Amino acid sequence: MPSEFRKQADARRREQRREALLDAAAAVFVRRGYHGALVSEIVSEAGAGQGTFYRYFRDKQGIFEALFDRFVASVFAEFSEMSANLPRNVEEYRAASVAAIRRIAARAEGNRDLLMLFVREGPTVGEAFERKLRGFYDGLAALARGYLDHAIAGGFARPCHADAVSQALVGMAFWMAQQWWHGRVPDLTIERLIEEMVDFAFFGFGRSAAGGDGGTVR
Amino acid sequence: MPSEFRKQADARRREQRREALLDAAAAVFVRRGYHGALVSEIVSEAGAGQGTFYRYFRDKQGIFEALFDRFVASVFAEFSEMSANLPRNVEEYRAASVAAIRRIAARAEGNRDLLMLFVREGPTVGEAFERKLRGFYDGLAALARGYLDHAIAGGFARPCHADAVSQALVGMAFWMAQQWWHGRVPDLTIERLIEEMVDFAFFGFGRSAAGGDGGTVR
Amino acid sequence: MPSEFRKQADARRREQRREALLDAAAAVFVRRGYHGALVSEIVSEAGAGQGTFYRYFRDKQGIFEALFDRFVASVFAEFSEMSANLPRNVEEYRAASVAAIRRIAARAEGNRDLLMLFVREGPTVGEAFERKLRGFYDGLAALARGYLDHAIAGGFARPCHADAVSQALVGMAFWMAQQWWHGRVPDLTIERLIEEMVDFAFFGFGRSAAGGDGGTVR
Amino acid sequence: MPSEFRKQADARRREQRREALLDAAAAVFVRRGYHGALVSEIVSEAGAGQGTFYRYFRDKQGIFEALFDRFVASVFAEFSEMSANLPRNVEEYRAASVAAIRRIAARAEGNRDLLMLFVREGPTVGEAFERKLRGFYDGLAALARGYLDHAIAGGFARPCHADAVSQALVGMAFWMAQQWWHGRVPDLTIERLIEEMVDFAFFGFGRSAAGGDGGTVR
DNA sequence: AATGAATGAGAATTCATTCAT
DNA sequence: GATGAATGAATTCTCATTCAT
Repeated sequence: MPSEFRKQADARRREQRREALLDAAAAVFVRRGYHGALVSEIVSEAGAGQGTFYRYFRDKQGIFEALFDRFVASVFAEFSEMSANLPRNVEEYRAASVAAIRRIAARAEGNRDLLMLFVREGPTVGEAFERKLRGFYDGLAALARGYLDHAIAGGFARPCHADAVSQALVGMAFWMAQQWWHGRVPDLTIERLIEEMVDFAFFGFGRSAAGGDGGTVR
Repeated sequence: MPSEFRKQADARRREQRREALLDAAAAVFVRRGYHGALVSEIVSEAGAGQGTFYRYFRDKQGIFEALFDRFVASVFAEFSEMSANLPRNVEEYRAASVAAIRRIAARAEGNRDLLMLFVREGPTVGEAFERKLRGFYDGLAALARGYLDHAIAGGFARPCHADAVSQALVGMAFWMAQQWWHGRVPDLTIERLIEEMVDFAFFGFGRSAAGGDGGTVR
Repeated sequence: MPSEFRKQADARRREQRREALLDAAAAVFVRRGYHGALVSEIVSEAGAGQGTFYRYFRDKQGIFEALFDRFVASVFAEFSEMSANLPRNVEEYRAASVAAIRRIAARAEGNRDLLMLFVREGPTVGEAFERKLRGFYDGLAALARGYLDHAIAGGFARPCHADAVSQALVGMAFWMAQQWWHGRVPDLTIERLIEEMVDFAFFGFGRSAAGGDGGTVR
Repeated sequence: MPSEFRKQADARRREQRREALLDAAAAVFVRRGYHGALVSEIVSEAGAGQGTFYRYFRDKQGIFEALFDRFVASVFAEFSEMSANLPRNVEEYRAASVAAIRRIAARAEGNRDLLMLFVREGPTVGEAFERKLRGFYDGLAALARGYLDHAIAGGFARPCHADAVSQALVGMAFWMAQQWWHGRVPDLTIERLIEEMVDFAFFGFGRSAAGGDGGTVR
């Protein structure tokens, strides 16, 4: 029977192995896409034997899901770090939003390949994964909705259908992130793009004929 | 030397074959996804031989692209049908938008599976296809931008960064279409969802402290 | 659409292919046993591609069963050829049995490897195959029982439990065939062995104390 | 230097381990067959580690052989227990045979799964094992032959080819045991089946036309 | 001595594409 | 031109055995 010490060392080694496999998988998935990725490539990248893979993950989809879980956990961990100084008026709200999104964008930068991987390939991996992915989006929408509800309650947001609008915001964010990362918005800096999008979200593109627009606070 | 008549009959038959293969491919791709679809299933659904497939399309990706081309052509044909009565003020603009999007949504209903297929699986099919897909999105964004530019020029839209905003609008539209089709917005009718989104796009969710909001023109 | 002629040629070719695969499988199974046989070896022996195998048989067990079916069909075909001159008394009966079994043994000689294969490996191939095998044995037992019933009815066989005795006869036959083929009965010719066994089956090894034994009619 | 006491304790522990592995192997082999059995399943059933297995047995075939050896030893131990009151005439001989076989059958009941395992799967395990198995059958045949020789010498058995007949008896016994255990002789009790078989072995199924048959001494 | 994590050779199977008819 | 049989490269996954602790 193995000693307590041995058990701990084993557990540590095991965790390291698992992490190494996940890291290798991340690299390979990003490089080849989910469908093009080979288990054999993952293990060789991780410096492990073929059989070892199957001691840690059921199959390719298994490691993809595990990778996603790790990713989601880190994302929400970052969000929870963000101070939630709730704004008192629309200007504060806008400023806080811009600041928050900039921070998110900066953090996301390091994970951008992974994020794009999940957004792009996730829906084709399988029904089970799709549900997981949808759960992630829902989580983000719920976060957005929390802010929106607060603003509506405070009177500095329009009493819109907060659920639908939150979802639209999340969609817009992912969409524009992709556009940006693909270099489809070449004449704006990321900071300006964020401002532009926040203004759009806050004030829309419309202007009452009168001209007293609510937009472009610059 | 075949007669002119014979030649035409052959060409017609060929065209029908091709269409049959495309229709079968559409059904199979929708059912199984791009990666799960089998050429053998497509040809058997089209009532053709395995080898025949390769007389009409280079390979699996080839028929997927051809399917997409046919789809895009039909989409833009529908758009071009739409009368382009340019609006004169923001209320007209909003009303025209709602009406247009409702029309689009109604038409899209019949193609929704195909549309979703391209949106979901397109990015994983290959680099070449991704470019095609991006071209499609760009085309739609350009359409949106045309309207937006007109409105800005006419003074009833905020002078925003029309390019980025157009892209955001397209993204929002596809996102919400997916959400809707997946039943993620259960407490709204499609008509109300469209109004809600148009209002969001026109006026944002913000409200100047003053209260003279620009929103909910209902 | 293919011509009638083409169809027939295809069917013929197909049949040849199938036979070639079965022959190759027989050789490989005999050489390596069921569990040691590789599909890859079968196809290479048949001069076919790996994928071709799976056009003709579901898997290794599939071709094993097909081989068995072909074998059983040929065995019963041989039996049906045998004239069924029913004997009139115990001497005729014994003589006819010896003659029949010699004929069977001679014929079996060419299939002996295959027969042994099925007897030895059959029970380990899978439940489905075991049922098939049992069916074969039952068929043989039924044949034996037919003769036995006739003899009992004619008064020149003991009114024994014909069912159990028939099974025992079949078992004895397979057992001794194996022994013989493994060279475990070295001091008898096959003809003598058959006589010995027939005598044993007819008269047992017992001898009433009186001495008027029923055995050794030689 | 370990004490004598310690050495003995170690040896005892080792022996227990080995027995536990053998017991586990028996269960797994019976459940899954030789080829379907996994070493991992055996060790987990024995509550041992994977590596431990190889400290006790060379490989999977090794434990199978060891299991067989243990089995054979116990079988012959049982036989040696049986009192060998040699019969004086054919009636005594028959009665003694029935009694002996009944006793054997009763004892075999507890080992029937294991016995069937060896009979069925043994021939597919490997040449080495097959020889072992044949040795077992030979041993039984030799036992049978001893009785038979005695009877022939005493004048109450026909002077048949004792070697071949003994083998046939063993084959018949195993065959009918399998038939019985598979429920293929549903209309007889085990006792009746044994009598039926013994009568068959003693007197055959034949009957001289005269009618003074030697059979059915009931 | 015991353990169980790691290994990798090996086998089955699939399916896009080719090609003889 | 149409066909569908043939192909084999490619990939996954298993499991007996080894080995570091």
